[in-house]
Amino acid sequence: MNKTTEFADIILPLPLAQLFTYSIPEELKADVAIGKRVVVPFGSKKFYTGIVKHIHNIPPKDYSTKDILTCLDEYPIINSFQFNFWDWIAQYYQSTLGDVFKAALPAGLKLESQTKISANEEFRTKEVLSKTEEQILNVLKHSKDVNIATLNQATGLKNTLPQVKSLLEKGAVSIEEQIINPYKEKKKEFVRLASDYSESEIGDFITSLKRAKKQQETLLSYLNLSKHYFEEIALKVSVFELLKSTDISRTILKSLVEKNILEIYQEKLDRIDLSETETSGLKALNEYQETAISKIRSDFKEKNCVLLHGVTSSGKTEIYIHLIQEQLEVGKQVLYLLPEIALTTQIINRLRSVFGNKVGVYHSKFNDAERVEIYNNIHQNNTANAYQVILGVRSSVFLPFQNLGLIIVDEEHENTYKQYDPAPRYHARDASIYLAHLHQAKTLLGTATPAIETYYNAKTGKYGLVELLQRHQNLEMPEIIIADIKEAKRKKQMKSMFSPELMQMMETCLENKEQIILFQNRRGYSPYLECKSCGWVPHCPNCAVSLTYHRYNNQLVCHYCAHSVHPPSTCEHCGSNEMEDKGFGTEKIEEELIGFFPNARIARMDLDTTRKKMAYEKLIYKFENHELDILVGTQMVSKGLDFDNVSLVGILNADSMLNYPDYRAYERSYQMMAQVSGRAGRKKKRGKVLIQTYTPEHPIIKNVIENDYISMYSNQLAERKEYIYPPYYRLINITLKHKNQNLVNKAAVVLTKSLRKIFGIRILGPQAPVINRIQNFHIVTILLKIEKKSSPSKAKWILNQQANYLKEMEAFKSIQINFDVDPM
DNA sequence: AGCACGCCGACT
DNA sequence: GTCGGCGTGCTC
Repeated sequence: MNKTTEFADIILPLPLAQLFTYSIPEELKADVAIGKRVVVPFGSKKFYTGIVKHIHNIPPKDYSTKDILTCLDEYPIINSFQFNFWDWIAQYYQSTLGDVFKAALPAGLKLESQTKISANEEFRTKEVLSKTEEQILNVLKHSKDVNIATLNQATGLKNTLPQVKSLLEKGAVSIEEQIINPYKEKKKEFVRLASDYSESEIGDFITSLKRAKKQQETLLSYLNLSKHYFEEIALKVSVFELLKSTDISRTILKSLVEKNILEIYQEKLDRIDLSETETSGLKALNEYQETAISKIRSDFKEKNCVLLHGVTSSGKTEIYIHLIQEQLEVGKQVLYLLPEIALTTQIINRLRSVFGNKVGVYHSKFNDAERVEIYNNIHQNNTANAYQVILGVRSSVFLPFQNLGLIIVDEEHENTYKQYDPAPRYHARDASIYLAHLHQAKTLLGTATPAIETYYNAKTGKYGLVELLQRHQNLEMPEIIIADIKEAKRKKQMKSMFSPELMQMMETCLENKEQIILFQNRRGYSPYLECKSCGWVPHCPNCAVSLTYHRYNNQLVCHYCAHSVHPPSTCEHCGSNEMEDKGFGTEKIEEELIGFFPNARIARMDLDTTRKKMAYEKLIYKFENHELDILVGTQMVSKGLDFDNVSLVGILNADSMLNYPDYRAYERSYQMMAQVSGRAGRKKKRGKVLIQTYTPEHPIIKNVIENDYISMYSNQLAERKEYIYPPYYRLINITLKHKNQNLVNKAAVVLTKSLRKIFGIRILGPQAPVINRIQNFHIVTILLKIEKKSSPSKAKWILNQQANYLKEMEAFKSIQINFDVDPM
């Protein structure tokens, strides 16, 4: 290997802006390469998995380098598209490469802190070991799952790393085994004939086995199970199935294998069994879909991104499928993005029915082993069973594509595409457009209710715009009815949170054996408890929010930090024992419904009832099969589900969405109501939507009734322009955090002042957000609004510079500052 | 991030 | 006199 390649710059999974330079030891020079994972020591007792970003021969001036310990990969697992994409994400969303690395790889491909060390059993002492080394080996031989910390404890030494390292060099221990193979592929064993025997040959085998009755029986049983004589291609027979059918032991099967009659082979087991699915080909498009698809094709000739604005049930999915097919024909990969909650078996099965095992699914409820499997599969790309179509959520933009032709972002308006909590705070839709650009691929955004920004981009010609406003099979849009709950309350007609109109309509539906969906954008039982006499409300001790009451486990829970306590029976403030629950969460609605309709089959769908892996699918399945009459849920119920028998959708409180203090509240309320309404009325008859509200005259409610996206859009656009918001301006939210409230406030004032000197009126704040304390950290925000046409990177550079100035001040150095670019 | 180092209060 | 609280600084 080249003598000059001595150093490697490594990305470590840390929120630090720089790369770390390590030296490449002689014996690893042939292995270490850009894009491979390596294990490096960091600090005095930690190991990290890092990614090699550069290799060079420039020795660092200010420090001496440590050696790379091992190289984990035979081939690079990060390709150059990904490196470019990572750089863009880190730059645009103001995060470190380490954070991007953490977000991009499934945990099974990373290794943090707790590196396991194990003794090599084959190791025989050739060299002299020091006393401590012997001691360490001894510990390792007698216990499992040992990491540096436990070693230190067991040996009583402060730091065993140098000894471990030297043992590693001598080959006495290994640390990489568990890293390379942290998971096992799910495999299943099958049996087949060892070669393509003719019928007479098989007959010979059977006669030759007449002294080995059990073996003969087994062979016959195999022929029977595989329908060898009846089917063109023998059916698959699993070892398990065969052994069970004859009640024989494995050894008998083994002797047949040894005689070269049968053989055992393994096949990777997919999460969803494909053996039964027959690929059914494409469905023909109707005339509207045809027009839309040819417009999409022609727009793609000039533009890299096209918005498909298609009303609910207009058959967007079929259009996607046709476009995917075209890409597969030219050998390109396709990424199909969906928001987390919309990724249902319905869609998966539809895609699988057309593209079979070319479809891979990437989802947060998959365990890590499954994610690693998918990652590796995409990575091998050209092999026969590599996925060509990936159906996935936000994080699938980080998969190792090398040949993307098209990215579809379905339900592009969904705010779950924006990552908030750990950095990088990226938006998968926007990132997709950049990713597509890297691959010289196209992006198709699809939705019934485009985000204002997206529609603006389409209207101004930045994106192509294709409208599909005809529901398929000429289904009618649902009839929307408003219930004025202010009026009903005044007249004392409300039954708990149900208006007389809603009650009456629900009764009719249940009589007609039709299904109902009720929507309430609030989980839990009731939003808060309140003391009847003094008005005291229990709050979270760590966050500035009231605690939500969950009845099923009788707990008060903080939805921000998950703090939970038993509800107090008496008021902590005045000692009164009358604590009253206020407001309605999905849980309480469910309970009250059971009271009103004891014969109806009712279920609830929210975060709490869908935590388990298949819980969501089970609920959907039950509802589809009409094992349920009423489904109560949060926004989960509005996502891309197609049910045939839903004749009524009830929105219990439209105002809670409308009154949310955010510039996007109206837009989001419209989207939510329009999407939920889209669930009503399928196939047979026109559905009904009932919206309960205190403000029936609200313009957004009017837009929803008239199904008038365009006027909602133009009203909102005018407001955005007037109040300086996207799409005319770009927003960057600056958050300051500290345990000391006084200190953050002061810091925010100082930072605001210095920023205002540069940006003038474009700086808003400082402002305490609605929830100004989370996990005992006080939070203050500053908002920067910059003109769309000005350079965002320059603004970001200034922000960084000013934030660093602030941190250089003695008093403020422990303030945490972070940026959220294009916040939601 | 996470870990060591270091400097102050309540305990044998 | 020490144990351990968290505030600060460094990691190639």
